[in-house]
Amino acid sequence: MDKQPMPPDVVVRRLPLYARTLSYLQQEGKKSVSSQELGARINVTAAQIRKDLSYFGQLGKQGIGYNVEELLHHINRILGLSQQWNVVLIGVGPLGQAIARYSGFSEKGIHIVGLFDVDPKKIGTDFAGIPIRHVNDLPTVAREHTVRMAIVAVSAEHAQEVVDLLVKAGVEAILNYAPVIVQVPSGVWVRHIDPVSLLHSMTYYLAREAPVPPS
Amino acid sequence: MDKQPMPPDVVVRRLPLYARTLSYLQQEGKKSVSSQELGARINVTAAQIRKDLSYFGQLGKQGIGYNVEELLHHINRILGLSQQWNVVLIGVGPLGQAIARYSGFSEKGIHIVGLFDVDPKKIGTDFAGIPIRHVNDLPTVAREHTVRMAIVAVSAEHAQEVVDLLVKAGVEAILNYAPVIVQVPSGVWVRHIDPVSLLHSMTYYLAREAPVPPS
DNA sequence: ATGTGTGAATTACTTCACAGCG
DNA sequence: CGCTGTGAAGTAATTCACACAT
Repeated sequence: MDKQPMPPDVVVRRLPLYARTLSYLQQEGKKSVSSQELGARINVTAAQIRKDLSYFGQLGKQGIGYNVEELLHHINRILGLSQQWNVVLIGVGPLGQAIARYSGFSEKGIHIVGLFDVDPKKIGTDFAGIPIRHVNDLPTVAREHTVRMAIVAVSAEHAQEVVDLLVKAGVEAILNYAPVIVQVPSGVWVRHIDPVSLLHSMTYYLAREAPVPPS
Repeated sequence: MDKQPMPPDVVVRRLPLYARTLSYLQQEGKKSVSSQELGARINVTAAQIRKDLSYFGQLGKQGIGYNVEELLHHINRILGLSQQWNVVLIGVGPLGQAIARYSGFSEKGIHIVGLFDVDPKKIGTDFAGIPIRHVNDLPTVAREHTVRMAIVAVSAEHAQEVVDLLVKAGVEAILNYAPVIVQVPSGVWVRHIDPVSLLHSMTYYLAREAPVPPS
C-alpha cells in the first residue's frame, strides 16, 4: 500500500544508512537481501527495516526479500539523490580542508561548488581544485549554482553569523560542525556534528562501569 | 529525590550539550539560568531539561532556576569529566590530522596520547606534538596510558579490523568516523559520525519541499 | 510572582505476530 | 516454506500541568 502519512524523521535518517549498506552489498555481488540480513549488518531489527521501508511502498518480495540493486536505486530516488546537490563549504581551516578533500561526499550526489573564508591569505587561491572566496560572495555563488545546502566548519564564535548569511543567501539545509546549536528560521534544516559531545556521553558510562550497552 | 532508575541514553546524550551551553553562559557572565532560558538556546523544551536533570538529583532552586557554575560542575562530574581521559586516534589521513589538531577535545577532558597508522612514511614522526606509531603498538600504548577510548578515522574498508584491534587492546568506547557500522562485543560502546548520511537525510526534504521542519 | 520537580497524560517509536504472497 | 507488509500491542520519550519552595 502506498502510504499517505509522512514518514517520521527517524525513518528518513535511517534511509541513507540502508542505502549505503545496500551499495556495499552490491559491491559484494549480492543480488538480494532479507530484512533480517540487512538488519544484522547495521544493528537494526528486521521488523524495523520492513516498517521503515513500508512507508515508501511495497519494495520487497514475499518469500524472497529485497532486490539489492532495485532497492538501492529506489531509496536513492526517495532521498533525492538521482540529482546532484551543489553545496558550499564555509571555513577552510584544517577541518574544512579535510572535508573539502573527502571523496565520500562527491561520490554520492554532493558536489562542493565553493569554499568560503575570510582569511585574505586564502581568498583567491584554490583548494582541492575548488576556489576559495570571501563570504561576501556567498549570495552570488549561491545564486549561480543554485546552492540549497551548506556545510559550516567555522569556529563556535562565528557559526551563528555564518548561518545567518547562508539563510539570507537562500540556503535551506545546513550541516554544522561548530559546537553551538545555531538558530534558523522555520523552513531551514540544520543537522549538527558533534564529536566532543559523543565522546563525553560515552565517558558517562565508562566512569561508572555501566552494564551492557545497547547497539 | 535521588533517582534509582538509570537515565535513558537519550538523556545522557543531551548532558554534554547542556554542559557546553552552561559553559558559554558562564563565559558570558551569567550566574543563573532557568530551564526556559537554557532550553531556548538549544531548542529543547524547558520541561525536557527539567526532566532530564531530575534524573540526577535536585539541581535547581524553585523560583530561581539553576546556578550556572554549580550545574556545570555537577554535570561534568556526572559525565566523568572531572578526570582526564586518554584516547588514541587511529588513522592519520587528512581527517585524522584535523582531529589531532582540534583543540576542542583537549579542552574538555579528552587527551589524545597516541596516533596510529600503517603508513611507514608517517610512523616514527610526530604530528601536532603526538608521536605516530604502528597499529601493532596499540596494545602497549593502551596499557601504558590506560586508554579506554579511541577515535577511528580510517577508511570504511579498514574500520572493522581496526575496531577489532582496539577491542582486543581493551578499549571500551569508540568514536567511529568511518562510513560503516562496526560490530563490537557487548561491553563496548560505539558512536558514529556520519556527515554524508546527515546530508542525504536533508536532501530528502529539499527534494520534496517538505513543510516546516522540527528543531 | 517565578520557576523547579514530577506524576500523569500524551505522543512517538519499536516490536510482535500473523495473514498472505511467491 | 520463507519472508514481506502491516495492524495491534507494547515501550520509550516528551510534554502537560500543578503542588510547592523561594
